[in-house]
Amino acid sequence: MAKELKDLTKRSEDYSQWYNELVVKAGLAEQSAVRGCMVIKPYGYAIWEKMQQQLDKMFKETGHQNAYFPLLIPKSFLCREAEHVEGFAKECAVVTHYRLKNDPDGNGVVVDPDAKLEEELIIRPTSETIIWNTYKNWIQSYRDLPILCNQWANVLRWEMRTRMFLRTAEFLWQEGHTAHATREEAEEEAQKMLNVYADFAENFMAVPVVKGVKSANERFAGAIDTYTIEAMMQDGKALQSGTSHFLGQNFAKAFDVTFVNKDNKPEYVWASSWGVSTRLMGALIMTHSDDNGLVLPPKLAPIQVVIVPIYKNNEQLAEISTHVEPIVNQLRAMGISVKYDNADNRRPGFKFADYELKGVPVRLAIGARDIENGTVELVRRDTLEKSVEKLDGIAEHVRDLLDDIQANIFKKALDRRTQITRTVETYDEFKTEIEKGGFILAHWDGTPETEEKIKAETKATIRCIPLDGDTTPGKCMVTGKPSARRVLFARNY
RNA sequence: CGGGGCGUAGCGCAGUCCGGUUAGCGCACCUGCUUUGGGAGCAGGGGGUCGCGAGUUCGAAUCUCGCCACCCCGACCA
Repeated sequence: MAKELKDLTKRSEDYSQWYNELVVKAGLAEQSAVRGCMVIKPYGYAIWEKMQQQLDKMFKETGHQNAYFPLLIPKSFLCREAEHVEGFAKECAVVTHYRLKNDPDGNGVVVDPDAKLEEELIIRPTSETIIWNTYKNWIQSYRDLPILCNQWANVLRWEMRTRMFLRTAEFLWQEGHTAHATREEAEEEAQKMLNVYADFAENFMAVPVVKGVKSANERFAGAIDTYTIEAMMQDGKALQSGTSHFLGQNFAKAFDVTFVNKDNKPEYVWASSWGVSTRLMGALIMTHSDDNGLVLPPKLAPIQVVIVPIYKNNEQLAEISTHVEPIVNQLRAMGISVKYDNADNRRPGFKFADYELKGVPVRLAIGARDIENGTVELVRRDTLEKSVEKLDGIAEHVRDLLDDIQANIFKKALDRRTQITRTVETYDEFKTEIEKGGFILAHWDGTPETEEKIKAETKATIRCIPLDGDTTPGKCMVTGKPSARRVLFARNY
């Protein structure tokens, strides 16, 4: 299986087919019968669960609580915030009826025309509207603030073109929605959550990201500021991996959410919202995978260590198992997830290839030869290096190796990104360089018109105005007008 | 919605140009034996409205017309 994946990483025109194939063969997901939707299979979901658990922990540590709001949103809610309508109203699924009936002509069931809803319901594309409609009832005084809620949910956006994990019609995500008494506090919240996302991406997913602010063109519909983390995939395209929005008082005004401040004066509430989705799975796959399949960061791998016994008969297997058992126990005591794969319907070679395809960070193989020598064969997934280790102390060695792999794949991804991030001075240079993929830092005059022109001519967009890095002013590469600092361009998913 | 491609067994494909045995191959599946340190070998076996519908013909997977589905590239977007 992995054999067929070989070499495709180098051919960018085939990258998306290679990606699809990997997602299916590694058992992460598959296309569903419903157009644009995806079935997340148990192995894929196990990785998503690891992500969820870690993110949830980080949200709780920053003072947030989970809640749940309805899937269906009255159509009128979406009309309240003008820009929000512009951004989301078009591509939504609409519920118009509430009953089916048997077809009078005997062709199964049909929609009962008598069961038409007075007001249509929208399947949420995002929950700002229904949540702000709810917050209105929760907030009277500054004492009710802040509200720091997060929701784990599914949302639906009727996308024209979909790709598994990167853009599906229905996707899983979390959306945080916070309400604050002051502008400063809401802005701080948006930035705090951006930092949580960046921390998660880099330290758990081992995916390096650029933190920044979106330009007006790329901003979330209804936001004052959209903060983003941008990652770079192996084919040279950027992936927006998480966003955090400072919403100002836009939604409070749209849903008339006010509070009475300490001076007994009414004020509109300040807001933030932030989310990451199953798209992160796509980022994980497209950042680390190689010709043999997935490479998972140890911190998110559902199986961190797999042990494969090599035996000729049941007696040998039993003998090997007595040596494996203490290792399994030691590793588990260290909080490491281990699978001892003693299934005898697959041969060792098959298992080796299969666990590589699935990205299991460390593999141990033990046979009669090892028992005799007191050794074990160890292979690390990131480099595929094979070594023979002493059985004695193997658990400690594996524990340290997992940390090493986590650090190594991050470094590898960071080095690759550094290598394909260039600085250009002229627009001609930009046009040449953008064809090669990767990030490009260039000066821009700050106008939507110039950004539109660049997008139309090169398919590249401003991924973000970075929060860190070089802040030297200069001149726009297109118009020559003053530029406050270089901004980050790329073609993107 | 534009441009390209594809539809034959669970999956991947050949056969179609130039109509003609019982529609074939690989993987997977079932049975048995031998195997097991990098995707096992041999033997036997099961599985098909050839996307759908018309038409041409003695005869259609193959030719003609219509329809449908899916995939890729754009427009849209996390």
